[in-house]
Amino acid sequence: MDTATAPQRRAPRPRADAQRNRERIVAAAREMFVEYGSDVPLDEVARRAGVGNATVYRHFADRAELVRQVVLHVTDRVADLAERGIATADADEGAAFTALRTFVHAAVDERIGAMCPMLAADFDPFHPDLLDARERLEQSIEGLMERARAAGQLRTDIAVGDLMVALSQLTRPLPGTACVNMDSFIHRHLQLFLDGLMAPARSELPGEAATLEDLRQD
Amino acid sequence: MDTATAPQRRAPRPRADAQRNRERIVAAAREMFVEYGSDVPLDEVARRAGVGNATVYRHFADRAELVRQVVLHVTDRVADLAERGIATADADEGAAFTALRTFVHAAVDERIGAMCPMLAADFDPFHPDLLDARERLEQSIEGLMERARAAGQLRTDIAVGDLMVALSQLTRPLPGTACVNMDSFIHRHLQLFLDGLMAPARSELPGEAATLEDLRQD
Amino acid sequence: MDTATAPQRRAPRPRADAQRNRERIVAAAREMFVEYGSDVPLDEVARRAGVGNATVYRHFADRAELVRQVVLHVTDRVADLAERGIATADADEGAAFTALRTFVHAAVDERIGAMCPMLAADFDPFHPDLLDARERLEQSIEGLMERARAAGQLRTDIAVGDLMVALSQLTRPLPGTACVNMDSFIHRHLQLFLDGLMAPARSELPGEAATLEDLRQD
Amino acid sequence: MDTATAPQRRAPRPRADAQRNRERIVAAAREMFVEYGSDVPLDEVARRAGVGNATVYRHFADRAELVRQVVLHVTDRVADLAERGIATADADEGAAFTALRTFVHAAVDERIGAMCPMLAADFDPFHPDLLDARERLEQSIEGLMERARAAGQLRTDIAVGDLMVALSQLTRPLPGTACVNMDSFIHRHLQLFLDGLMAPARSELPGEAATLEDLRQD
DNA sequence: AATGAATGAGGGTTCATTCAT
DNA sequence: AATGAATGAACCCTCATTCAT
Repeated sequence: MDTATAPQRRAPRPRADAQRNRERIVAAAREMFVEYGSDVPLDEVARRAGVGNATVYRHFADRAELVRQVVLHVTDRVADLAERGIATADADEGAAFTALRTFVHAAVDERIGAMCPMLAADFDPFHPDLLDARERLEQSIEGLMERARAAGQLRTDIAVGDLMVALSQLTRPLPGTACVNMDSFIHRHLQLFLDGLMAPARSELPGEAATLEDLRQD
Repeated sequence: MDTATAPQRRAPRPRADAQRNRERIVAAAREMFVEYGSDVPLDEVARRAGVGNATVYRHFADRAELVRQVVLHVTDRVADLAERGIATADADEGAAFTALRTFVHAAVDERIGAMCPMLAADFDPFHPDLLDARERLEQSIEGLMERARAAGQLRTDIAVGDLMVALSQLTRPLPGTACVNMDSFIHRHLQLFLDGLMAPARSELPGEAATLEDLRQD
Repeated sequence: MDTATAPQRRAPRPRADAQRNRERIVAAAREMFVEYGSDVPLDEVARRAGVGNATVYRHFADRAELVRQVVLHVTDRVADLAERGIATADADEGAAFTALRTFVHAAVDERIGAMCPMLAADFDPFHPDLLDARERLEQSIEGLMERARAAGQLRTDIAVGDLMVALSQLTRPLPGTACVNMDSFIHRHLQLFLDGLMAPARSELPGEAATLEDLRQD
Repeated sequence: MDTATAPQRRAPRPRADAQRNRERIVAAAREMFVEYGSDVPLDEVARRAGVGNATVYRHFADRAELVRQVVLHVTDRVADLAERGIATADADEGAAFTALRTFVHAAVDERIGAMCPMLAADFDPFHPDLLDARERLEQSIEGLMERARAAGQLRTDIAVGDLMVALSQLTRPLPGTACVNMDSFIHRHLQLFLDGLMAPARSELPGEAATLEDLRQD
């Protein structure tokens, strides 16, 4: 191919710039999704990213793709957190549930709230771009839960889908700017929810434990 | 003439129709807020209510007022539920927490999710139209929690604001039609959350217990 | 005919009420046309008249007819003024121009500004309802001008159309509530315009003296 | 590549096109304000300007701003005329009033009628964008009047506000398309009004001479 | 005859997306 | 590759007019 055969030395710069723009856009979108919800005007995202609006479309065919890439980005970082949690749990079996708690609270700070669009109807969680990352995320969270379950610290009637959906909902951005210290509330509620996840179970759950797949329409 | 000669039984309709329209609009909006979020096109609400778009504006000066009336409607019905819960708890002290559980799950079926706009930045929860209902709702939920607390069944480090916000978030409508059996998920997560609310507390909570007032910008 | 053969005595009351409503509507419209321009919402006119909106339509088929009747009403009153001016001029020939001045200023207080819609494109000044009144208005103003002309006090190169259009324009309501003492301004400008009408002419006029007919399209 | 190899002569268009669009919109609006009043549908303005409706909003945040810019544009051109009139008057003192006449008639052809929205209630004549131009306009018209006054040709009981308001009213667009040769009428009436402005005064004026500031609510 | 309610069409404005430089 | 500008479709809301009581 032309690009391959041409001396690679020529210009790594333009690509670097483009890459930087791409990252800035994703970063801006992630922040703004959490602050204002995922229906923020793309022009605003562009402004916050410091690029022209059309540049957003050069990198992302449409809004859906931008959303997908933001989700992908967050998914990766949260999966990192989960894997680190697994390591901790493996190092000290008694700390398995604590590792789960740490993971959950840390995920908030990685803007897991920006993953919420994932739950929307017009979002395809099985899109090729996402498959691997999603798989890794689920595996890692499941791994973390499994450690806690094995340690007898996590109730046995829940699955990874339960945690992910509840996590998404509880950390979801409010429409409009809203509450001042929502962040503080978020951590309180996650803590309460986590307490509910501990073994022994204090009640019988309705419905079925489910993975993300189970959530989809068909 | 018909109307004159016929017994008065015929039809008390003119005002009745308007009232019926108003109710249909509120009902349609309530359902659609839950399904699609509170930013559904009002034209769609009108269509679902089976009226012309302008009729919506005859009854509600603008979108904000419609939202407010829907919230008011739901608030009233949920407060009813809470009061019924109090009665149950008073009848059998040992059932206090169970009454709280029953209330929470029932609230979902009353579309408490349609109260979510209450959390939005552009919503004034202190609007005169709402004050009484809101007061009653908070009093009744607080009363219900107090019964459970007194019975030693509810942890003591949470307040009514914690429950209401978490309840709102966990039952929140997803943007777009989304998950088929989200309802089932909602009840699972509420159950988990409720388990986390039980005494004895299984962890220390960050932040402060708060009422709804504490949530606002001020 | 049925209505004719039926004893006329039955009910003169409902007609009286209806007549009173009709007058209230015209009066309200006249005031509001002057204050807000002739595109006030008819619902507002109805409110100011103290009747339901549909009542406006019972009396006037559509907005155009209401406008026409307002113009008719004002036309009549202004024609009255002009005829009174003629009487004055006839009583004292030297007072002819003064009578014209008096008439012009008095016309303002009779809300001649509400006649402005007459100049609009969608207004037919030859409508049957108006013909007689218009004819009388033009005759009387022309009569007044003729007296002043005959007394050598009015320049000879102007016709009734000049006066009426300029009068309409100078007294025209501003869109929006606007200027506080516009009224005072109106009288100043009319006075200046009248000074310009006096003989001897101080300049040569472009165009042709014209009657209202000359103003229309075809 | 074409753009690179072609001499820079090709086309400085991108920004130029935007500028041209802006000018076309202002021009279209100016004409249409005169023809139909300043409440023409902006979609129509866009159509006449040959652009999409949203383009109007790209250049002017809302209707108010478009109106303001049209007024600004006209104000500038009319001020130019007034300054030219001053030059004429200074060159030949005896021609001072003639210069005023010439100015007034020329102003009509510069669409001074499009300045009428300036009188509306929702228009802020002290908006920063306008301050300088308005100041210049008033200064120049006042200068022109002062020359005529000094030459003993203009009555002394009137101020710049009188001229500007009367000028606005007499040249004001009719709602709807209306009269074919209104233009001719306008010039007749201005001529008459100007005759009324000449010294010596032929009557005593009611009210007070006023500047534009005096017209506003405050 | 009078009314309150209902309605559809239309205008202002925003925003995702496309175009031309 | 990047951008500013352009666009049309969509939404909110108003208003003249019609309907049903």
